[in-house]
Amino acid sequence: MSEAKEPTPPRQRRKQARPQELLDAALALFVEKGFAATRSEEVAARAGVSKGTLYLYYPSKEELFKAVVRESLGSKIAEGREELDKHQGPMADLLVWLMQEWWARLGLTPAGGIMKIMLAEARNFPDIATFYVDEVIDPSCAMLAEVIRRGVASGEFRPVDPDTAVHVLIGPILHMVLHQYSLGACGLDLGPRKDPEAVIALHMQLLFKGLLNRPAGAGMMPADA
Amino acid sequence: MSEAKEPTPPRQRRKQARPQELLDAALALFVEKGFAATRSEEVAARAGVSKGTLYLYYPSKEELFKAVVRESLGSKIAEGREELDKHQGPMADLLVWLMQEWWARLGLTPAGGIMKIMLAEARNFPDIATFYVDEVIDPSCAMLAEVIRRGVASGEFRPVDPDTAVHVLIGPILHMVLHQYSLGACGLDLGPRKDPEAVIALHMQLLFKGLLNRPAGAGMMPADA
Amino acid sequence: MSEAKEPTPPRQRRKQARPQELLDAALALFVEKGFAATRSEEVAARAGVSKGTLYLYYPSKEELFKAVVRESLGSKIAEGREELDKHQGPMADLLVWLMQEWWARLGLTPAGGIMKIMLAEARNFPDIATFYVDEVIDPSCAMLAEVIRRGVASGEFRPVDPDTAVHVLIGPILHMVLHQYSLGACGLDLGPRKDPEAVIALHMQLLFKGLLNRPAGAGMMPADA
Amino acid sequence: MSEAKEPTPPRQRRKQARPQELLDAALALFVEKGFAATRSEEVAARAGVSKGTLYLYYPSKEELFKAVVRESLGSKIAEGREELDKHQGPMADLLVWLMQEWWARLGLTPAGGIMKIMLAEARNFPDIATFYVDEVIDPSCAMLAEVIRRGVASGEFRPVDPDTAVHVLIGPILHMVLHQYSLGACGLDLGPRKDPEAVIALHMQLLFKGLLNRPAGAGMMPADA
DNA sequence: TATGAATGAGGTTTCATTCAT
DNA sequence: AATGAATGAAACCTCATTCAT
Repeated sequence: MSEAKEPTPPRQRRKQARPQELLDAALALFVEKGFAATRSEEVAARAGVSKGTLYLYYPSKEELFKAVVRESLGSKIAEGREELDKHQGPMADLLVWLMQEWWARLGLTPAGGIMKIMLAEARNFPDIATFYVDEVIDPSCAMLAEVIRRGVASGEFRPVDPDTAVHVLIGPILHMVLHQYSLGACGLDLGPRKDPEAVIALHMQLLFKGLLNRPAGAGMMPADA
Repeated sequence: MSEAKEPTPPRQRRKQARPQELLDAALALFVEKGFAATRSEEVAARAGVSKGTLYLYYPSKEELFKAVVRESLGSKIAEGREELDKHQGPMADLLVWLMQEWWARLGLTPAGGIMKIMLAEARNFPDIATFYVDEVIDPSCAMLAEVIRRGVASGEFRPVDPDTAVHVLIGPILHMVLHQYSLGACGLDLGPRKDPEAVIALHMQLLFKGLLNRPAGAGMMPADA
Repeated sequence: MSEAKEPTPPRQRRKQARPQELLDAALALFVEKGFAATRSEEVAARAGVSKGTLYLYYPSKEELFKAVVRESLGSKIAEGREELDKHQGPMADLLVWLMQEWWARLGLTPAGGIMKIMLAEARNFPDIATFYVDEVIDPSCAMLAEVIRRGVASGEFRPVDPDTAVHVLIGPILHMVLHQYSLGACGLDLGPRKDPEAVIALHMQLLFKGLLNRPAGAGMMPADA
Repeated sequence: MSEAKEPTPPRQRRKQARPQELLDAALALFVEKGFAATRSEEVAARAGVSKGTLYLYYPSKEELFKAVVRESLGSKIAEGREELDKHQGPMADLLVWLMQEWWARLGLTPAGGIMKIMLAEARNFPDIATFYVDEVIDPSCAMLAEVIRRGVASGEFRPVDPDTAVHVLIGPILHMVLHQYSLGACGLDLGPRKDPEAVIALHMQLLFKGLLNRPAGAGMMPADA
């Protein structure tokens, strides 16, 4: 235990790093080209190993895909939860922070590509889809719903159904993230106003203040369910 | 014998119906499995013809895909535009109508599945992506932006940037549509509150009235652009 | 019998002309692209009929090919034979006339393309090859051999084996003809001196006068078989 | 155990031999059946490998064909050139040697079959045709023309145009070679006198001595260019 | 453990041929 | 007799996977 000085020989280190290197390579390629269009040899090459080596670590392309998704989704949820628990002050502030944080994590890192893959491949990999819903979507939604629930309880928010509101909340974020990894990657932008962060900021603004000039402009509302 | 007026022999009638039958089959399969995972023979079989017949009408799988996209999305935009031009009354009403209409057209018909495919395949088919942006996304966004612009001009809406607001508007709709054709198709719902129409209704409600109980809320808003 | 005035209705005339039109179209295409690369639909189109009609006249592409070859080779030989029988004067004059005549018939009309097809496809159609040898090559060679035999008999020519000499005679002609329909058709010429008729003229000249300045320059000859 | 020096493991040795084995198999089949009628799987089978392995070495059937042409003909030209440069004595001797050598190389080895293929496929593969003209035909003709030019310059030969004479020279050789791989391969001979070498010998004899008994023959020659 | 040569099932596409009209 | 829509066998080529080294 006190042998902390032996820096593990490079060969050993490579061997231990292999799975991660392969997963990184696979993630990048799956995000870029999709599952079917990614050739396993390409993944191996990008990870700096040969085709055969890939199969020493993952028994098939399908298993590799599952491993990529599982590995990329692990436990990024907990932090938000902690933030929620220790948060003081208006829930609105927390929501703004969460949205910005999500964009930073999903829109600006390859991890967001996972979401695109999931949507594209869910029907071909139902068990992965279930895993994704259980591990990512449900916890995320639950946390956001909790934020809203507290806001409603404290009177900060109007009385809305938290589970429904969650989807209004995340819609624009997902829109930005998914665009980022599909059309956006083709050099196609979202029109004149292409800054996702501005969209998110406006999303928050509208969410809280509403779009109407006269907030009490009722009557024209859709069924006030 | 006196039926000499029989207008089109059945063979002829099939020939005219074939393209649509093939497009329908292709749309269903592309949406279900994605572009690459759909075999052309499968499309033909689903349309009730043989492999060769498919190639009589579309010279390649890729061209078939393009035709599906054009057929499914090419014309649906102009109608919304007309609605905008003839609309009288608050823009808010028009927005509500448009959102509900979109959901009915994209969420409840296979055409919406195109969006999922585009998401997955855009990078592999840049020319289709461009077509999609030019024919679908840009006109849609332009129309919504116009609605908002008019609302702002008339004083109905607060002064927001229309092009940015558009993405806030469509985010939740896209979220619902994409979910519908990916995770939703695996039997996975959106959590306790699974009715997309409720989400859209709430989206409208929040958009207009805001989430906060006191509309003139605090100064904690993000950059008040 | 005295109805010679009825000019056969056009429909009827077309029907009778069909086989020949199809053979002409097929000949042109087989010469241009070879047997395998010629599609039967193309032949039909070039003949101005539909694919199905082709099969009313020829039961398969292979039979069409055979018919083309048979039809193109028929009896072009007899004339030379007549010329031989009525010829007076030196055989050398007759040889020159024959060579020029062959070039005119094979090098300047599509019929020469047959030769290219035969060489290319002989091994895939052995029975056609036999037919070709029997109907074309053997009679042609026999006629030329007879010319030489008479020249030798009369003392005009040196005592050579006529059957062997024939191949020396026709070699350059075939070379020109085949080139015409293969490399020549790609725009590739035979080098600086591209006039086939000049080659044939020189061939005759060398044949009669020899290349050496001193005709008796013996000693260096190959085995004087 | 002491055999640690084994230089190349069998797997490695195969890998190095593969390209040649595949080229040999391809050459044989292309010559026998032509380009289009040869299936790539057949080539692989003849080389003792599977379909996929063929594509490991050559990316397409067309590239395989090109490689066969290059391999079979690409290098054989330079040698003749050397022979020309070091040759002493009459050019006639050199011509005889060259003709015999060509027959030995083209008529008695499968390489000659390439000419038949080129004949058949030149128009379908213009780039190969160009390659063939540049690498094979032009150098060969240039070399022969040089032989004749020197013979003319030294007074050994009569004053003929070298570039034209070349085609007279090679005509009979090509005739023999092409026959060998087409009609000849069907068991059809060239008539009573079937020995190609005799034809070539006579070709040389006639070329030098002429066919006429009196070399200073009549004035019936074609244009005495 | 790592390699990369080899495999062969499976995909897209072509085209000779058939047959209902 | 003529058409041309439809067929499906077969060709080319790819690529996930295996395995001898």
